[in-house]
Amino acid sequence: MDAQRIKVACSSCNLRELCLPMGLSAEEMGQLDTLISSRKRVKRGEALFSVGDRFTSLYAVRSGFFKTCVTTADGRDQVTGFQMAGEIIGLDGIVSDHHACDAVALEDAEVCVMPFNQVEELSRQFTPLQHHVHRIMSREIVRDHSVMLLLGSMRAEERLAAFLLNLVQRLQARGFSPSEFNLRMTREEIGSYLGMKLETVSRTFSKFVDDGIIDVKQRYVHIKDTEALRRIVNPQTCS
Amino acid sequence: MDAQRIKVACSSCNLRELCLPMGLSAEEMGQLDTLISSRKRVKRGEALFSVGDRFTSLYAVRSGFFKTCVTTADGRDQVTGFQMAGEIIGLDGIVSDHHACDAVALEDAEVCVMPFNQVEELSRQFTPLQHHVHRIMSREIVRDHSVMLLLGSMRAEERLAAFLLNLVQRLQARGFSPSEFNLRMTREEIGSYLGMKLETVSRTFSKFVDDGIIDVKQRYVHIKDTEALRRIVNPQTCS
DNA sequence: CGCGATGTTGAACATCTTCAAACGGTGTGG
DNA sequence: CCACACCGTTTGAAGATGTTCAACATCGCG
Repeated sequence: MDAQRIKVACSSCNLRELCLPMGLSAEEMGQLDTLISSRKRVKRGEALFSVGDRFTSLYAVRSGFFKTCVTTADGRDQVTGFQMAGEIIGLDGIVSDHHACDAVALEDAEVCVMPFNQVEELSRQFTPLQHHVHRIMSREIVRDHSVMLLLGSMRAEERLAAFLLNLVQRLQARGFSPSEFNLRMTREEIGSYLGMKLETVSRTFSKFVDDGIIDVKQRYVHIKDTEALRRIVNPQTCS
Repeated sequence: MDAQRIKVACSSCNLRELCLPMGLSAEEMGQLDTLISSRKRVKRGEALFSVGDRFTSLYAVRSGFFKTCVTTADGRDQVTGFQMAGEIIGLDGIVSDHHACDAVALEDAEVCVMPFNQVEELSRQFTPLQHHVHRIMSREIVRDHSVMLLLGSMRAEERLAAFLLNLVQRLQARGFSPSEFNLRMTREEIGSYLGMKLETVSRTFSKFVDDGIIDVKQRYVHIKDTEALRRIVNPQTCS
């Protein structure tokens, strides 16, 4: 609602190595600078978009943290992902011109607005961008498949271990510590994402603490033994 | 391996209303005829591609039935989807130039091979195709999210009911009966897709039979009460 | 400081899985 | 053509896992 007409350029963004322009050369990146017309701030708890909203743009997270979730007719909902800086939100809306999920900020956030018709237009003129857009969508598909694997064939401890490893790996790619961080989501949201109840999430955290694998204090998590988490996710493979 | 140099044209394909050219005009469709260079036959049980194979092409199912699945390091696997005539396989390979899942034919099948660099080239020249490719990828993402919802927050009966309704809806779109069909996959494959053990799948089928909702004889399924299935998926909403 | 939201823990319970046995259809070889 | 073996399926009973309900603790915010 409060889209801002700020001079914004991918080529000078400190997220450029993680975000849409990832892998593009400096000159190629310059081509993208026309794409981001505005930024938008989203307060904690507010929706960037909701189910049924008309789809117009993709969004790149500049700062803050989002969840996306879908809802059943009878009110149960499922968190389908958590998005942090440099990640793209909104791909669900392309197929029907309307969003198929809610995107909610878990903390005050800012996104770059990329009008999708401009993305498509620029993609036609600019081959590297075209391929990039395809890769981003494909990456989301591959990610979704690995979540299905998690939901379909892992038990609670494996799910939480996989979740923590994934989170820490993404945080590390953004220059944060590979061993400690603060969760931005509640136990309930973690549970929704992992297909378990909040109590089970809490119990599993406690078990990891008892086993000396992590320290937890509310949202703060310190991973003391990353290898142990890896062994939990891959029972056989890791020695 | 046995790609065939057959004269093939989307514009004269009887699947054109379901497949890639869906929604394009007759002239627009003509543009696509250069895209399909060959077809490929895949025998029951054979892989169209496997994890790690170099990605070159997307595939449109012309006949037959496929499953796609991912595998954990320790050998557990998860069926991520079942694909029937008109559906597109291979989008997982774009992101890394290598396939991230296996695609296996559940019955003798034939696919149209669409070299992806040609898809991209044609997409740049031909706006409706570009948008279409985006829509197909977005549709897969939305589908994956609904599977996550199923895996994350439904119980066994709801999962199987949702599965049957989805299957019958897609079969109906292809001109088959909305009430009876033959499953192409085993109980184990259904279970893998739905995140339950084959015994649970079997028991749940038996329960539906006891409740008079369906008839089952091995792979044959007759849906006697579609509304009852809908009520199972949406406990509250349906009266 | 107090309230509401979030997180933890225990005990009873529901659901699904595991293990085991038996059945049924299909295909092969004698 | 039949016997047999094999794969897939069904069903039962015991057990594991996660859920539900409830009580309590803790944190953050006004």
